[in-house]
This record gives sequence, C-alpha cells and structure tokens, in this order.
Amino acid sequence: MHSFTEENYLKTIYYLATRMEGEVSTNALAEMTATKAASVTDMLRKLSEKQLIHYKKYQGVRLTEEGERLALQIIRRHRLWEVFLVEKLGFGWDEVHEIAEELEHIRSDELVTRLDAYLGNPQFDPHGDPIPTSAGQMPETGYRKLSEVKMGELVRLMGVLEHSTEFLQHLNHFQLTLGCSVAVTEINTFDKSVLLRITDDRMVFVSHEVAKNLLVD
Amino acid sequence: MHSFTEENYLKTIYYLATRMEGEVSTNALAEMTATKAASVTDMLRKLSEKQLIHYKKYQGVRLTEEGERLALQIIRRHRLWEVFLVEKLGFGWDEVHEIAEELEHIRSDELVTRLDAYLGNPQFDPHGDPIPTSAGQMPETGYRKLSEVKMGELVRLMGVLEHSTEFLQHLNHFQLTLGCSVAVTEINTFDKSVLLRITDDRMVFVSHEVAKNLLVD
DNA sequence: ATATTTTTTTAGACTTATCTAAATTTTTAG
DNA sequence: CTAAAAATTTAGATAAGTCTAAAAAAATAT
Ligand SMILES: [Mn+2]
Ligand SMILES: [Mn+2]
Ligand SMILES: [Mn+2]
Ligand SMILES: [Mn+2]
Repeated sequence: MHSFTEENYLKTIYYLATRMEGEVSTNALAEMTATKAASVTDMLRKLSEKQLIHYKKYQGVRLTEEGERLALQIIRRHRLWEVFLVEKLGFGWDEVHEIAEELEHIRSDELVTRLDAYLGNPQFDPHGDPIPTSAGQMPETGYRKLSEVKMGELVRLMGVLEHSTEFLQHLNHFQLTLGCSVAVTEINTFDKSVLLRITDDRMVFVSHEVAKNLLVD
Repeated sequence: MHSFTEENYLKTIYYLATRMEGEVSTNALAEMTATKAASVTDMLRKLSEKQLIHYKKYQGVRLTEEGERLALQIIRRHRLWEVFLVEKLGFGWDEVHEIAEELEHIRSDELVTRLDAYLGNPQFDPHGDPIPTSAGQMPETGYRKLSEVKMGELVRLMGVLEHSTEFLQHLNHFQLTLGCSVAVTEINTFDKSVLLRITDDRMVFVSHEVAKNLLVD
C-alpha cells in the first residue's frame, strides 16, 4: 500500500506534467508540495524503486503507467468527494478543496463505486474539472480560456483553472457561476480586461488575470 | 493538532475505561491497539504531556476532561459516518466499521455538523450504539443483554456488543435485525442457550455466546 | 517475609518524512 | 569554451511511532 505522502506526490507530478512540456523538475515539486528539494529527491528515489515514476538523476521525472493509474484514481476520489460536499452537504465550491484533500486518501474501492453511483455518476466536479473514469481515463474537455475568446462571441462558463478560495469567492461576488452564458462585448487593448454580458443581461467587468482562469465552451 | 495515532489511543482508552473499573492498563492498551507495551508507554508519556490523560508510572491511565471530549468527538464522527455508509450508500452493517475507522479522522467541524444534519440528526448508529451529542455527551441507553432476560419476556433487539464482521453476518444469517421483537420462549439450563420467537413468528435458536452480545430494550 | 511471576518502563535501534548545509551536476552567460 | 549561476543530489540530523531486549516495579504465591 502507499502512504498519503506518496499519493500526494503522484498527484502533484500528474498535475505538473499536464502543465509543462517534458519531465517534471525537482524544484517544481518542492514548491508545489511546500517542501525542500532535498526531501523531494528522497521521495523520487522511493517512488522510482516502487516503479511508479521514471527517474534518472538530474533528468526530471515522469509517471509510469502504474503511477498515472494511481494518480488518476486519487484525482477521481478527490473530485467525487467534492461533488458530494457541494451537492449533498451544501458546501460552497470555495469551501471543499481542503476537505477533499483528506477524503481522497480513504482506501476503499467499494466506497468510491457506491459514492459515484449515489451521486449519479457525475462527469464534472464543482469546479468544472472532469472526473476520471473508473477505468482510469481522464476525459478530454475542449474548453478554451475566456481570455482567448474573440470579441462578440457567445460562450458558456464551464470551469476554472485557479481553485483558490479567494478566486472562487471573487467569482461568487460577481455571480459568475458555472453554466452561465457569457457574451464578450468589449476587450480593452490596454490591459486586456473584458466586459461581459451574462445570463440575465447583467454586465460584468473582469480583468485579464480573471479571464485567463475561466474556461468556456 | 493531534495525529491519527493519538486519536486512536484516546478512543481506545475511552473504550477500555467503560469496560473495566479503575484505570486502564498498559497491557490492555497494547493488546487493543495491536502494538507492544513499550510503544504504549511512549505514547502515554506523550498524551500525558499534552494533558489528555492522567498518568503516573505503573499506575495505569485515565482520560482528562479534554481527553474525553476529544474521544467522544472521534466516536461521534465514527458513528455518523457509519450511518451515512449504511443509510445513504447502502453498505451492510457488517461492512462499514473499517471504512469509518478512516473517515473518523477527517478534520472539519463544519463537515460533521453538515453530515449530522444531512442524516437527520440520528441518535444511534447502525449497530445501535448511541451517537455522542455535538455538546460532547454520550447518551445513556438502558439496554440489557439478551442473556439477562427472563423466560417469557418480550423485548426488542436494540444493539450489539460485538462488532466483528463474522458476528454481524451470523445475525444476518438468522435475520436478526435491529428493531425486531424477540420473545424468550425457552432457556436451556445446560448451556444457557435460548430459543426465541421473533417478529414474524419465526423461531430462532441462539447460543449463550450470542445472547451475551445482543442488547435489548 | 521472601521468592517468583507478571507488568511496566527504559535503553537502544529502525523507518518514514522531513530539514539544513555541503557537494555535485547541469545550464547559462560571457 | 570556460566561468558563474542554478538546479539537484548527498550527508548528516531530527521527530513520530514502532520494535526487541533488558531493567525495574508491582503483584502473587509459598
Ligand atoms: Mn480540489
Ligand atoms: Mn475541484
Ligand atoms: Mn464501528
Ligand atoms: Mn458502530
């Protein structure tokens, strides 16, 4: 069996691998896991011995098939629990990440199977992230960033890239919720900020920084 | 904050304290936690420093008020999660203990509050054990053991003392479920085994060993 | 009351995950 | 192509929780 710590490293390697080309670096992992590079090196040696990663000294790291399978399993659990917390217990989408960080490590395949069924086999978590299938596939979403949408286009808000409480509460404040339709009515060339017309004709003004973290369909 | 291990020791001390008069012994704890006496002594010193137990060398151990508060909080979480697993996810009462052993350590008061409300503020878990209140009180149940019931009495099955999968499956096999009414129609003097007439007039024969582990009203 | 047995604690060691400081390798710049 | 900078690994420590073996205290039996 694998420790919580090992599971968190696998998840982090998966996350970084999707966001950078090539291998994942020791320093990037140290920053993400809030540890020091030396600690990361120790763990990489261990994960490598367990054949969960491909690792050559100084050359960065990549998940093996088994490592990726495990990472996706943990991400699946995390996202299913987030759905539970929001849909069944009524938590806000800005409140569930930390709790799911703990729940994702509960070891019981039967539990995940039943939870999935109980939630109605959801395809997306409360942040619009796709839930890996029980077979271990990460579904592809063709979403673009709102910051890449052309003037005049009409799109729907489908997910967020940034998951911090502060960002999500910022969206709450502007009543920008997943599923709402968004028309790009103005793009300022100076700072790339955008003016949106959303579902009930309300106008919302968002910075480029925000637009870069919104995914649309 | 307290580690999983510390929480498990507190819970075990609480459990043993309710089942033996006086202080809890090092050896009893070692047996229950499946560790060695030497390891227990180390942990007792640590819990004592944290003021969670009263401990004098060679004199056994007793929970402080704070220690008992924590123990009851963990038991509350355990039993609420068991209700969730049985009532919402459809697990059998013989399948939930191990999973609840992990879920009970998830740290979020808000989670417990919402879970409790979602479950309809249940008073008992799937094994008939009372759920400690949010204020930290363990409700009293006036249950007797079935083995103490007199011939001819009519009672209701309210709980079990033994929680092992094997025992619970044994009860499943005889369709002895919580809430069913039980008339003691015969008590054999030789081995104290009992013949019961249960809800739908079915006759069930149980050993003294089983009767000692059934709680009735 | 003393000797024997049982229980408990101490001493010293191991594992996991972490750290700091130093050494080494790779990358980048001149 | 070398020299400086950056990234990474190694060396040596620490803390939590566990273990075995040995010592000490308490309980039990003669
Ligand atoms: Mn999350
Ligand atoms: Mn999420
Ligand atoms: Mn249980
Ligand atoms: Mn129970």
